[in-house]
Amino acid sequence: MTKKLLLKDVARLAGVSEMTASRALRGAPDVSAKTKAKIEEIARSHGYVPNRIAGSLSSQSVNLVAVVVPSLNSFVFPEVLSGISAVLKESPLKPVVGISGYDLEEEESVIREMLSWRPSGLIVAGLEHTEATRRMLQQADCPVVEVMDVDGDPVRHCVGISHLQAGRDMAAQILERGYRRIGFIGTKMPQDFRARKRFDGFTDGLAAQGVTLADLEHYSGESAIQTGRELTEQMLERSPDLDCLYYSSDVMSVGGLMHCLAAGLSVPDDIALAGFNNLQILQGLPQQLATTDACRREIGERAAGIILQSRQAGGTEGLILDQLGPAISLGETL
Amino acid sequence: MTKKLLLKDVARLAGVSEMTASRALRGAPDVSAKTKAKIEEIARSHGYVPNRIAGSLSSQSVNLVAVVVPSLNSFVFPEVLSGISAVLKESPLKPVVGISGYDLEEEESVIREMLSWRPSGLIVAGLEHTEATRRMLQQADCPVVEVMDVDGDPVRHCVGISHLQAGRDMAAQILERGYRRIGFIGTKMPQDFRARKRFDGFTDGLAAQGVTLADLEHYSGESAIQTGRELTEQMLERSPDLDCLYYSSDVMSVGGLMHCLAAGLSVPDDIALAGFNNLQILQGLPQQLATTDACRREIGERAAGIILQSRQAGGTEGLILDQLGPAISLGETL
DNA sequence: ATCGGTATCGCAACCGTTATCGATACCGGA
DNA sequence: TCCGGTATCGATAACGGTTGCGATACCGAT
Repeated sequence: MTKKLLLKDVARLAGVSEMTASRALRGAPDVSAKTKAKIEEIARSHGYVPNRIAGSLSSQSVNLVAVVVPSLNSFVFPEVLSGISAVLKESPLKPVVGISGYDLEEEESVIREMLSWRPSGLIVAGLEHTEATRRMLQQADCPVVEVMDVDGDPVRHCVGISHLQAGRDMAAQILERGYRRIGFIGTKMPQDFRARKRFDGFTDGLAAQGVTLADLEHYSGESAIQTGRELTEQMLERSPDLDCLYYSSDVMSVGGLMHCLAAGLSVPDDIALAGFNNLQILQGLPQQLATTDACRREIGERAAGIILQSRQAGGTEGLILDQLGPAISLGETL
Repeated sequence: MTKKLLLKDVARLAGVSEMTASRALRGAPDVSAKTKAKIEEIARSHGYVPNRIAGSLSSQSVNLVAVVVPSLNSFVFPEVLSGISAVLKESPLKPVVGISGYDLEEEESVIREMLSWRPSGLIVAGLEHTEATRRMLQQADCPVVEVMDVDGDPVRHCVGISHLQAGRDMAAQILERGYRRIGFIGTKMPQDFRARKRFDGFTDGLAAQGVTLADLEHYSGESAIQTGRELTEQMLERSPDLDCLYYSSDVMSVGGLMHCLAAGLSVPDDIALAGFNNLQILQGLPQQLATTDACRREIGERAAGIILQSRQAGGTEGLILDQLGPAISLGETL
């Protein structure tokens, strides 16, 4: 591990000033093709890695977009990220991910950490934050986009779907198909606000037609097929007359389907199932499960697009509220 | 969005020098409790967010650990990340993720980008890199850990399992159970070296007992249940006499199981199935699929541990090669 | 009252790069 | 030959903090 190689060393080796070396390596103008080639050659052969900390401090610009999501295990946010990455790929910006763990305090600290790097943009999942977080988002001197959800009061830009509406729509579909003895299985992670909104929308939609939830089960921790299977078994045991189950996540509804398979229950004749997210794992299962597409990738793409455009536009644009229309797919289980 | 708030502003408002404010906000010594409280109060109420770019440049230290993985969609790396995060949580370090997309050129550029931020450590998946990448890893003045795989020539530290051995072991298990007409379904992503090593180890293990692969199928793109199901169907159609299938990933073997279910095939009587990774999605399925645990979380934990300890130790430690023993679980499908 | 020691604070230099602006070299046209 | 204009390059001052060390205030002990 040789001594740290600095720009000044590259410059000296090339017989030019630091400025010329800097310009050459950044592809800035005002450098002749010949000297540029020479500098690049020297930098490459010596393995020079520019110090972006110094560079960013000097240029007052950081080509990073902070992305804060609750988790990467849940199958859902990686796809939002894909959308973001795909759009940013055509720009000098790069996404940097922070994990809040479904915890608003942790989110605050992650966002503070992110903003302390002065990114070119911030994308954060959800509309619910601590007061301090909201202040930070308001004062941040970079575009801020809250994603996934539109049911609330965005600080700046917002791209997402209405989870309340998604819940209501699913309730309507379920009722329309004649189901009346309906159970709900969902996360009780106190801070998964979107799951809660779907629940509220769902019960609301049922109530609109005079139906109340026949049974209800909450679980904590991350969603898992196994959990879905176990809770489904338990619920059907104590409420054998249920004719439909709505889950807060596809991962759970898959578990439900697995239980029905094992128990010899016919879906949807004995029991109908519906989840949420339209995850890829639904493809290839014995039956196509009913679900609502959460537009994850598109949300990521649009959020990144907003960052890019408000960068060009100087940032004095009006607020953008981009509500996508989630599509229910009934599959074969409703 | 008020004017950018700088440390000097906080200092002025508190009636102290920049230095005292800096110390107070960092929790450094030599500040009285009273002035510290005052400074913190002012910083908080005004929403001051320190500029870590400036801070890092000045202090010559960045509390970030770069983590470079091929993908976040594949269910496998998020768990490595969890392990890393859990261990780093007890330190000032924070993980930053970069995605290489199973592409060595992209990996080189991502690592260059990462190193340009002068992180306190670098964790990268895999032992195969471009020459330029290897040079960068050698010259990096921070601990470097290559993870997931030990079959190769690590640049510095290394934590992982032997995928060659994992393949051989599974071959031995399969043969021991009497299967002889064996098919393999795996990714052909040219740069998924670990999947390739498992394949090599597997065929090697078969060959050791005079058995050759009866059929073989490669797919491109990310693994998916649906893909596993389709390829299984195709393969069983053209090679109906197969008695066992080995997949390069659990995601694929789940698809295989789904096909068998649909086709009315009994597992493992008609056909045995085995995958790799021991993913969580295996829990709760109709049958417990055979697999090999890839020790993902533990790999992450140990890698982070190496970063932490070689930070304390001054970095002049010897190289660490940490080979974990992956455990085969036979489940009910072998 | 004087002194030594400690707790608390501030000044100046510096971290490695880039923006700004000025300097120089070189070119074709008059 | 001289000139204006362009291409190329370099010296200097930031960027916003932190390190290192020196300065001051305050304390009890002598």
